[in-house]
Amino acid sequence: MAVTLRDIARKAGISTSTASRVLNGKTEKYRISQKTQILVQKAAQQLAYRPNQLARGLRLKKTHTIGLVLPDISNPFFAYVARIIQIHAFQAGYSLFVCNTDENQVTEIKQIELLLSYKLDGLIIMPVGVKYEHILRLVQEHLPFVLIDRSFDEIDANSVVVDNYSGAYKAVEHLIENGHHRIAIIQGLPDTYTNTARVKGYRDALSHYHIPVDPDLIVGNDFRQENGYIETKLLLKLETPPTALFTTSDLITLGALQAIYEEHINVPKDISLVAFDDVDFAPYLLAPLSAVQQPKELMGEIAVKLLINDMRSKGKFDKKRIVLEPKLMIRKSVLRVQASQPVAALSD
Amino acid sequence: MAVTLRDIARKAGISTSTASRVLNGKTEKYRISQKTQILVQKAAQQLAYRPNQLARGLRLKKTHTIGLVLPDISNPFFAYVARIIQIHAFQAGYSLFVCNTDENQVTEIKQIELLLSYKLDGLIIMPVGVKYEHILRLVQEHLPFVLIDRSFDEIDANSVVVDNYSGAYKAVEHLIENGHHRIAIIQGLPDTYTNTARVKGYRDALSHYHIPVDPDLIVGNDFRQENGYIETKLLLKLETPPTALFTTSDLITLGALQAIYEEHINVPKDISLVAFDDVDFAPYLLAPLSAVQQPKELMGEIAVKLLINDMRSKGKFDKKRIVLEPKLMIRKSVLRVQASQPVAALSD
DNA sequence: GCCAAAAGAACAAACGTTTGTTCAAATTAT
DNA sequence: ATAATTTGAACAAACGTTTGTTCTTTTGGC
Repeated sequence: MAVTLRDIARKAGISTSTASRVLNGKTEKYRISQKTQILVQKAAQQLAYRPNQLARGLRLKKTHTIGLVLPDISNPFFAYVARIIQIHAFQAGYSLFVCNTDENQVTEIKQIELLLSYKLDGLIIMPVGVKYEHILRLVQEHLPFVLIDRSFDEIDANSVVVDNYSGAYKAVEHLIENGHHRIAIIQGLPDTYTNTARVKGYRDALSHYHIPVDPDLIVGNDFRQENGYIETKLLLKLETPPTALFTTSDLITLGALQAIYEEHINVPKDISLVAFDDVDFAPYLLAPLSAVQQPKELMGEIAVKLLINDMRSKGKFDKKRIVLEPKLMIRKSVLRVQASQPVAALSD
Repeated sequence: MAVTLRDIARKAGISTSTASRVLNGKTEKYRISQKTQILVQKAAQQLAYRPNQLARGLRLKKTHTIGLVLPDISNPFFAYVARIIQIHAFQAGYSLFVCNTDENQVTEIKQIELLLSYKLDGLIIMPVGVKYEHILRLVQEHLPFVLIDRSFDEIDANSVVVDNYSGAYKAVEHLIENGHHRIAIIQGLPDTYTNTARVKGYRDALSHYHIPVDPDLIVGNDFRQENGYIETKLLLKLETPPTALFTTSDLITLGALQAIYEEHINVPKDISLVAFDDVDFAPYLLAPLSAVQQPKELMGEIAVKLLINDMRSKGKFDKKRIVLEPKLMIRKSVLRVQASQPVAALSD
């Protein structure tokens, strides 16, 4: 059915090897005559030849394809990064295989397994959890890969992440500086790289300003919208509800907004809000949202660069761990509390 | 380097063919003894054997992989549909190859070409434009595919789309019923399936209520945020600006919001707004946004079902064209105009 | 104890490429 | 005119599977 090199060879009256060499620009090395060259080119064009990448990959052990493993493509943050990665990969001559893990460790392992069996040249991974045996396997197999958004301090791998600790710290500090003491955090999936650092940033900011950490105000268990919704509902029902809320992902923020909206609560009058992940629509919300902005473009671009370096150098380069600084965008979702003078930080 | 069937065969002391048959559950047909079976299984396990899908695909002419071609993965609408498709494809045992076309006809052709050379089993496509020769080629090559979100009336193919005409009509009618006459539309990429129908819905709604169509109020040229931003800026600068705005994509809406926000214009007091594509955050905007909601889950699910049917039946099934009805979500972004009684529709 | 039949596993070809090597023809040198 | 050299293209093997066919061994019947 499909047109093969054989068909071209037959049509041009030459052998498949010659056809292959012409089509791959190996004409000088193998001294192919002008005449044969145009003969082959014509035949290929007329038959609309399209090389079979399976056969090619099998023979060459190179597929010019990289895989992207991410937790949730419908999450705007991941989707955006995915697009950046796709663009840069494409520019570099690689196509991209995108896989969703649904924030599920088991699915992640399955998906990586799958990608491996397609013999991709490299992988960009946003790993789900706290386990990394399957990632270690990649190291053993010398498969180039880079971790993005989330990493593991324990393993020596290319990675590009944001300083989640610092971002969270800044966000909470901003709330404190505006006079807030009862600050709740809705965390994402516990034991993920990003979540751990964000929660730690939250705790440390409080501690630094000598505000006791109230365990009732640390809630939530995944990065999804439902989590934001439910936990906000519950927080608002507390006997003394928090005066400020720190949400740790864009979807959590969306869920929180939904709950706040339903309860007819006003931001920032009734509750102040700062989010991790600056979403496109943040400025246009009922209360334009103050948020920690991650350098998404940079992350994607660097990830591709690191991966390509790794693939080209066959692992000879040292692994690099890139940490990018997030930026707090201050808008109008934080109220300066009346008895305001900010709690002074004792000593430094 | 990688473990192959050969390695297993050697380790188990049998031939590769036998190993293959055991691993593929062909034991009864080829009468493999229990003893050999467990021998092979053990060897496979110990060596962490992972079949090479390239070789497999080459031999079997089946890759159990489908491709998704979409205009812009960072567009929330497409990203969401992509996720639904991924989930359903995965459930059905297919992995997914996602490609971005950047709303560019040439890139689209390239990407499809690429996917074809990887010998995928089927394709789900959101085509960019008005040309469809490259799609026709798929028909000729008997490659199962389904068009989603956008289709071509001229070709007989599986497709699942939304009734864009009706959605746009409803949206504009809603504005008219609230007393608006000067209604602007920011269109997407001209000559795309979706855009054409949406603009027609707009025009027909106006005509039906005997409101003249003002060409100055039909603006825009692609589905991106910048387009929404620029055109809104310009519309607001008109000597008599429109009292209402109909945006035809989620990103256009975002751009429009950005412009409106910058100009310190109030929605709906100064301008009413209705959008095509109901975004997650619509309810929580400064003015909770009235929007045309598309059944994204259904679209994705149906697309996968159609594709799987097509792949299973090898094109014996008739092609189906599924049209889904969108729903107008009415929130608070439309002002009832003071001298209000709605313009009556003459006759029916 | 011999032959036929059944059981179990190996052989070999094929999928579509690429590429080192060999082979034949044309060209040049002697 | 013959040998040496260059030019141009074909041959064949390999990548890792799957599968129809063949081959060997075991079993059972008489």
